[in-house]
Amino acid sequence: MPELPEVETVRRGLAPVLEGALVTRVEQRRPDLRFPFPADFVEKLTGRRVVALRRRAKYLLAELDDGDVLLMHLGMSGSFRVEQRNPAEAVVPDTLYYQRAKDAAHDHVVLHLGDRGRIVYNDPRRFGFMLLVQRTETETHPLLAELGVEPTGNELAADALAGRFAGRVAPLKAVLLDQSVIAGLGNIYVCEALWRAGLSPRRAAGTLVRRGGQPTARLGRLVDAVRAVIADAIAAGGSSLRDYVQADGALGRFQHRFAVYDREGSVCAKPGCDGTIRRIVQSGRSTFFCARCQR
DNA sequence: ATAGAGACCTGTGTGC
DNA sequence: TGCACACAGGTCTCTA
Repeated sequence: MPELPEVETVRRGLAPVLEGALVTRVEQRRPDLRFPFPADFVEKLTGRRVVALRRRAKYLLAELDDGDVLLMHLGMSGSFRVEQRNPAEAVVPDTLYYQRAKDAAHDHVVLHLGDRGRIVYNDPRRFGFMLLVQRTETETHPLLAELGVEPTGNELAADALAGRFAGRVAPLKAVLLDQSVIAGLGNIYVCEALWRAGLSPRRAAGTLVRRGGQPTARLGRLVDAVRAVIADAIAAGGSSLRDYVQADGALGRFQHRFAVYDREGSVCAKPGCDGTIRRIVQSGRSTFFCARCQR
């Protein structure tokens, strides 16, 4: 489901409810998601206060007051929803929380937060997961240690990327999906960034680096495009396709601004280009691009 | 080391 | 209507 802009939108939606909240009760409704839950998951979480909610790549990290971190990933179909108590009543009956039985079928974890209500993790495909790690491990944990630079802020730069692109014959599409190069891009935003940069998803990544190891102008354009598309998508609250919604139930808006993703057959939106958006498959995943203006 | 295929799961849309 | 099949915001593991 979610790429970096969606995860960041989720973080912003959950932070006001979660930060400072006491976890009064935990419902873990099945033994596993993508991974088994730790045996002491409920026990270690119950009674803890959440100090901060951070994001790294597509991971959410809830820092707890005892030095543990609740590490969460939404996989393809994970989402959170916030269910706050009705301020007009002391307690909202449970029946009002679940107006659609279909939703509740994939509610796997419920964190009760006392007077703040509760947050519910729903994930039909169960590719997401929750783990507890020590805060001191967050840099070295196998899932986090190899992550590349964030495409937000100033960290992402052509000079730094050149070393990771040099010599690679893999197509740009594959290298941009590699989380150890840039952390947080997924299928949508890779397609959109390559369109904005005017680069073919099939071009070998190494062709964006000079023999001396210096970045080419094309790599500079790609870096600008990645940063811009991620910033635009975060500003729009992410993209809502099938099941992604923000924590308060609102839809993201960036899907209305896709230039290529899921737009096979439509005319390229680039001024002066009359190409047609095509769909191809690269390493098992759909790529959308304009073969006329993306070279 | 690196590139690609398969695996994990459920839901939805399409064509017959 | 039922059924088979393709496909979906991810990423780990295995194979060449």
